[in-house]
Amino acid sequence: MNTRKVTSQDVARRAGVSQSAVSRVFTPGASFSEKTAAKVRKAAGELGYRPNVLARSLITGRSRIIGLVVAYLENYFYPEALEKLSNALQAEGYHLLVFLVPRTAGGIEDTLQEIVDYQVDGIVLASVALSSELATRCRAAGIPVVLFNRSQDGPPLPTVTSDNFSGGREIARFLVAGGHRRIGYIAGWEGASTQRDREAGFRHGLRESGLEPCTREVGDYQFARAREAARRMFAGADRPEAVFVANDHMAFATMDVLRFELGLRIPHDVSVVGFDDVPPAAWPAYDLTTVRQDASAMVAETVKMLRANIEDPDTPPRSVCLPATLIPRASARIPRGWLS
Amino acid sequence: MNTRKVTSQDVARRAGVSQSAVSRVFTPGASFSEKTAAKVRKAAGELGYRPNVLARSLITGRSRIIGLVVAYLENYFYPEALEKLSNALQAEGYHLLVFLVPRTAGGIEDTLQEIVDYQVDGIVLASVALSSELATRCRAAGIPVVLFNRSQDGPPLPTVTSDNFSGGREIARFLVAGGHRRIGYIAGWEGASTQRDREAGFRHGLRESGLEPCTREVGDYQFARAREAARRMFAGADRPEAVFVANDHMAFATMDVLRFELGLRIPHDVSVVGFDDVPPAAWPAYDLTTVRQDASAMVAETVKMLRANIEDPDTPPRSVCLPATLIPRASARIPRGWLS
DNA sequence: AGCCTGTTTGCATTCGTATGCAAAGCCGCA
DNA sequence: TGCGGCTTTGCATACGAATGCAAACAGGCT
Repeated sequence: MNTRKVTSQDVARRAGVSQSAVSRVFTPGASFSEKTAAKVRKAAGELGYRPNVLARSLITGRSRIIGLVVAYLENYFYPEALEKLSNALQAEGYHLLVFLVPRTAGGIEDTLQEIVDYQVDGIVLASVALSSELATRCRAAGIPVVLFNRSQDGPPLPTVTSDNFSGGREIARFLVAGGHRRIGYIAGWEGASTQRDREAGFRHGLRESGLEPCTREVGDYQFARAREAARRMFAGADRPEAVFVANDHMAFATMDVLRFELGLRIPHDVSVVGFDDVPPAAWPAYDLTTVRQDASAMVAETVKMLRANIEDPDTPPRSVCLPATLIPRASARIPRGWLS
Repeated sequence: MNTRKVTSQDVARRAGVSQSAVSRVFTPGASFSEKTAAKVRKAAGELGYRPNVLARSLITGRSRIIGLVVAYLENYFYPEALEKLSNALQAEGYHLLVFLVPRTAGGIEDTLQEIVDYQVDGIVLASVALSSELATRCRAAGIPVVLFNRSQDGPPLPTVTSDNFSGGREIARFLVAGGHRRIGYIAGWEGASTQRDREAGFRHGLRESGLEPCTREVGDYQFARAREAARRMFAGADRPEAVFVANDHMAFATMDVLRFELGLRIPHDVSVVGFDDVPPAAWPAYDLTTVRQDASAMVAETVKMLRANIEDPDTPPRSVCLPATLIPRASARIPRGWLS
């Protein structure tokens, strides 16, 4: 178009000062007199000048961009987290460059490389695993990485999760206290730490009462597969009296199968419990008993870690595990005295 | 960290060629011999060199970043669209910088300015209105803007919508053919073109049979407000026999109120129709009759427009309006012979 | 007025890469 | 061998802003 880009040079010329002066006026913490500032601001306003973020990044080495890698938005926990993360970062002057990757192992490699190419100031990996080799490479490149809702063995990385183990255990106790004995489990994707921890906590909780899951199917955190898993689990006559489904998204699928395909009443015939407390869990159609992951707190911690690691790359990696609280609703029998 | 950034200079030195040569090897369409390419690639591999996208952008004037402005992700149509858009753009080597703005008028101003500061190659405004003054300014800055799921008066802008008018009309015809006469409407946010067009089409369809909405409430496209709207609408004894809710998200809230607060049966007592066909609409708990917006097609068109406008800024703005098809499900009485 | 201190300012350089230009290299053909 | 034409290469510069350095300036004090 005709309107060429307006640079700090143009402003400088018009204001009768040097380019440095212009730069300084737009650089927080720089030294300049109010007099030149006025001239510069006036000229900038008239020309519609705004500093070129890219050029600035090139020299400062900070892009004020955070890369977000997320596997899928199908599970509504992630849109929610994305929204909150974006807002929190915007408040600090950062912005999110979003990368969606298939959860297959190979994809991450290339994607992460692309992110690094953008000179991002930090990376948030949501629900995505990272080979330790890659983690090391990021560390070497000086780019802070925070794992969100996913922990991982190997080299210590900054990690934010909620307490999936305790959450799972609480669910077990809740169901047992409700009088259930034959309790099934529908697992998420086996590669996920959330799946592993939730199941471990759940089994631990059952074991406290000398129980274990009477049946187990895998839903891979996918709606369609969860539906199939539920069908398999409840096909036989000796179906469980209760089921813990590893996340809400799959729990909805399960409830639909139970009610609309098998004609079972919830919680009269079967108690169902999920995990996450995404918004639809509170909708009356499901009214799902679940464990709340405090997305806001998780995001806040994530941002805090990012900031710490950006300011000082040698900040030792912390692992934050936020409390996860059980929210009793109508999809599972509520033990007598539980609410007191 | 110790590992300093590795530049094209470093590679050049190691490969025994000039910096230009290195640059050329990494620039598609540049001229170089296979011999130097080999040397460069080898050196680059050994050093782990990758071109700095920001520096490249500074000189080429293209950042390969697309700014996405979206008001909220609460309505699951948007996460879906975001996911598809990101994937489609990634396939073309672009990436999404996400900006969430409150739908209030003021926010956009600043946000858009921030986006422009990032030297994005294009902007997608999803469900967000744009003052014509701003539109002009973007045009002047040479940044293509595409409106996604939102049309607008004033200066012509590239726009992708689905046929909200026809969709609304089809819903009216469907409900009338189903024998309903007392039909209500729960509106979305009045500032939205989708709201306006859906209602206009709906009214048009009713008028064909000499009808008009017997009652109207506003839900502002928000879950909580839709719930209140539904309560108001169905409080009296002369409640409507059917209701068109301006999007699925609000329709879920409405169905919950009807079933769980008022004890009404759907569709026996009330037919409910939504708009969008987000995934939960197909879940048996709702099984919502709705009009499908083809998100994939909308995204494909959006990308096509962006590309065209990036390549040639003088491409005249097109307005694409994709067909929206009614999906009859169980939440509304299906007229005899409708499915044939 | 003279001196010292502290603040502003401009100059010049830097970030990492792309690219116009001209010199150099290559190839085939006479 | 010499020449025309095409490809490859390096040099130098540009992109737009930030910043170290030293010069210029302002202000306070004696």
